[in-house]
Amino acid sequence: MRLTSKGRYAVMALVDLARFDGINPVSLRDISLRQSISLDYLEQIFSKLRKKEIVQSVRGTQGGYILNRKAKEIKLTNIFDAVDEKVKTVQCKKESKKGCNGKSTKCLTHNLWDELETHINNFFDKKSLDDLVKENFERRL
Amino acid sequence: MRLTSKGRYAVMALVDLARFDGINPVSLRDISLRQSISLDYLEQIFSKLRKKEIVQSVRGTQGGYILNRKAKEIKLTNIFDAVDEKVKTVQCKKESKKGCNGKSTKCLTHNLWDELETHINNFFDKKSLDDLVKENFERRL
DNA sequence: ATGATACTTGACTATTTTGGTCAGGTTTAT
DNA sequence: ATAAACCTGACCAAAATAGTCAAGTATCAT
Ligand code: FES
Ligand code: FES
Repeated sequence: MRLTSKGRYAVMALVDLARFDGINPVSLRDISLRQSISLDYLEQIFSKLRKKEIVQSVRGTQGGYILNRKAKEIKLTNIFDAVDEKVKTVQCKKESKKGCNGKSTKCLTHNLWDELETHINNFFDKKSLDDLVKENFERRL
Repeated sequence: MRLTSKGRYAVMALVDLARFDGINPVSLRDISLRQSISLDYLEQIFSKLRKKEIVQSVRGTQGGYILNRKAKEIKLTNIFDAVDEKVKTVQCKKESKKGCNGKSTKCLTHNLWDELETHINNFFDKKSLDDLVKENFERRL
């Protein structure tokens, strides 16, 4: 069970961005330099964040990105969802009645993985971008 | 964040095996057929489980595998550990003081991922093989 | 004894996912 | 005008995953 870089970078970049929220747009170039993330890769990530209305873009010189909602209202769930970093524990299709084993009943462990998925998602549902910025600020004191 | 088949199969196979615990050894062939898991793949998995003393092997005709400890004392953590299905959320090396960004301090999100890792591991620490067998039995009623 | 069953080991491989890069745009402030 | 910055899609290499395959060895039932 590993977290991918895409999800990690998305959150990292947004925390960086959120710190300047309301001051001015933040360019990907700056985030790239500060967080050591490839600029090209960041562009892919922000394209998705924009489509899911997590951020807004400001084009042209002095442009960049700004948050499209309040940091308190952006949960990790939203971010992960936007960049397709989904939590997937079961093998089967959930809607289907068939199990991952091809049989007509769910496998011995289906229920367990489903519980696990819920458990993990609970974590993501609770944490907001605002929480992260604050925790990070406190740790500096 | 996805669970791999190796971890999923390991637990699935052990639940199957645990149901016959104390009655007789269970052959991988049987598990393979019942759970629709490749026999060759199961062999790899059980080799690891044996090395970590989760199961014991009984060779020869009518042989198979039996649990090496009580089902109540086998936690998901132990199983996942045995088959190298580790939960990995941070990018950096934990012991190192350096961050995943190559800088001398941990990145903005390090702490978050560390929390997440703990959160997930809590789940695995709680669940035992015995729990799983029982839950499964109850669901049948 | 001897076959059949089942564990044991190690190498090998195909597929998928990941983590990017690259090339070529378009927009807009100065 | 021009440079800064966003935008898009195609492309690609490395790593991880999910197996397969081959060649054993041990043990039991008959
Ligand atoms: S994971 Fe859903 S049936 Fe096995
Ligand atoms: S994950 Fe540890 S420093 Fe970024």
